Amino acid sequence: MDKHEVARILDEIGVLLSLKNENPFRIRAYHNAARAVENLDEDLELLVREERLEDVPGIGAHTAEKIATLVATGKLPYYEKLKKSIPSGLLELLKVPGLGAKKVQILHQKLKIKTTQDLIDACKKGRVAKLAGFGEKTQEKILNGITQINRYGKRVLFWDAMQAAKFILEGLSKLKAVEKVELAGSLRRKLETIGDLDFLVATESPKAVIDWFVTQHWVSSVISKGPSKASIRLSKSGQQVDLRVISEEQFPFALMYFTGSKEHNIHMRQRTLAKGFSLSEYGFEPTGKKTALKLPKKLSSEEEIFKFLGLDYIPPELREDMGEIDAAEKNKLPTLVEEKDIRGVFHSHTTDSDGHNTLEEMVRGAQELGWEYIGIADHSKSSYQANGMDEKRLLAQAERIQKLNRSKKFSTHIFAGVECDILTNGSLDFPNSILKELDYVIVAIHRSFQLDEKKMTARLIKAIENPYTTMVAHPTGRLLLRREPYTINIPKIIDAAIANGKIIELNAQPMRLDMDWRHWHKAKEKGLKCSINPDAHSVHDLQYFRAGINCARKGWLEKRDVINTLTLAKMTALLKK
DNA sequence: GCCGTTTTCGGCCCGACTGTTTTCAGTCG
Repeated sequence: MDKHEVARILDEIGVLLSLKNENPFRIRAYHNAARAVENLDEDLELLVREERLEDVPGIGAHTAEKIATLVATGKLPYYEKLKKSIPSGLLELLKVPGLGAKKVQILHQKLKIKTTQDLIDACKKGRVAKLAGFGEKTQEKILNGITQINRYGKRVLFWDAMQAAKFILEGLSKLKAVEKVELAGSLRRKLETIGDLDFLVATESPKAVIDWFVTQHWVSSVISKGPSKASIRLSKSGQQVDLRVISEEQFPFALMYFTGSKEHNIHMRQRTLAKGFSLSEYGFEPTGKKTALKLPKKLSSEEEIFKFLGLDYIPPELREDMGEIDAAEKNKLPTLVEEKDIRGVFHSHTTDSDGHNTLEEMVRGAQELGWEYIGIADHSKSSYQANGMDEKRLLAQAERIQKLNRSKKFSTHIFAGVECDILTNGSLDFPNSILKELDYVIVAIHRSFQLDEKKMTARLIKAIENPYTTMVAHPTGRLLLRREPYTINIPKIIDAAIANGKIIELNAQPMRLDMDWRHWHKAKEKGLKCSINPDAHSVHDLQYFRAGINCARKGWLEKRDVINTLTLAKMTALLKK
């Protein structure tokens, strides 16, 4: 059983316990443990075998034992028993907006409701409104909520969310009453997918700003509206947008709070309590306990808030409670890679396979971005669905590239490469006699996704071990919100890449962003190098490198970890090696 | 259930908004 499944079960245990009115902290412990497992960057089986699970923060003796049982046997009697004691439909009911554990329990106990259909029927008969603690409005909200579950609550790609966000941001900044406005939440943290859009405004006239916000033409419904915050739904996408308004003085505290992540905030607040203060979106409050710290009159930026707590400034991308607070205390935060550090990219397609622009158009696009080089990598012959090239076409393209380089028509140098299919048995689509003619080779899996983890891992490792392989493309093949990653042991792939001196790409296509940022921190510490590749199928797609930078930053990557920050001369030397 | 430069027991982040109440519980982030 892989870690994702283990994490899912731990989470479900937490939810099931909440339906049994369990101690909320015990429930949280299960969710925390689930998160700890999900974020492991070591092999779960290895941790179990070496009995090191309890070393992981958030996993204690009890949970460690349960995880070990799950990994060893694929089953957990405690979980099975718990599951049997609660009708499965109740878990579905929790997804209805406005329904939490308490209300679901009441519905189950008083009205014997077990399924969503039961609930719809009860609402229509007016039985829900008559329950203590419920009412007409709640009943109506539930009915509406059920019909909207499928439409709402869906995440969207960061890249797409940003389009809507820019529009709203622009509107807010134009308001007279608005002194400051910032993106917050997962948008500011640059998470690869976004649930709600969050905005924070500093103003002395909160009412004016909120009134404006809830009456715009792009608002389909107002979810809530109070003196300091409001939530609406966008008419086009059904996405939720939250706006929080605050005084300018409290702005940095609110920005910190509203940026999250939730886990990062909890950790920060615990840390603050240990120092004798409580922390909220409004500021610090002395708890009355003994403290060595003296609160300054004014803290006017996030930097100063971190500093007061003895921490270096933590960039929003890192605020995921994945070690950043400890690192900030020890002055060990990375200097994150930036867009301006990029000097070129690899993995770009042309009309020779499935790209929309010609070789020359792509090179011109790279030149306009100021890049010193671009690596072309069209598909290989087995990817016939993508018009993959055979040996003859590939070598002809490489020759055209060399000719173009010699002509000095462009200031951007072109590296000739290929996105070479990894066949089911792990061998490559071209013999080495062909591959050696190229500047670089990026190997990719495009078929036989259904192999089991062992076979898939061995397959990719075999490709990594080919002496002509330069880098690995999108190692899990995932398409965010559309296709699950194929099962593969990422820690083993990372070790194989390092052992063979190979690079793993961070595929910057907004739907891929693969290898996932959660693996990069540990991988770079082991010595793995990254290439941020746009997987561009048009000139426009070259822009995707920016999405790659976002995720590289979330993965703690610095300039030195990313090979395509190298100058042309250094890159040429690296590829020769 | 987890955890400890306060603690091995007794804490566990903090506040806004809604709908139901008539001071608050539940939900949400």
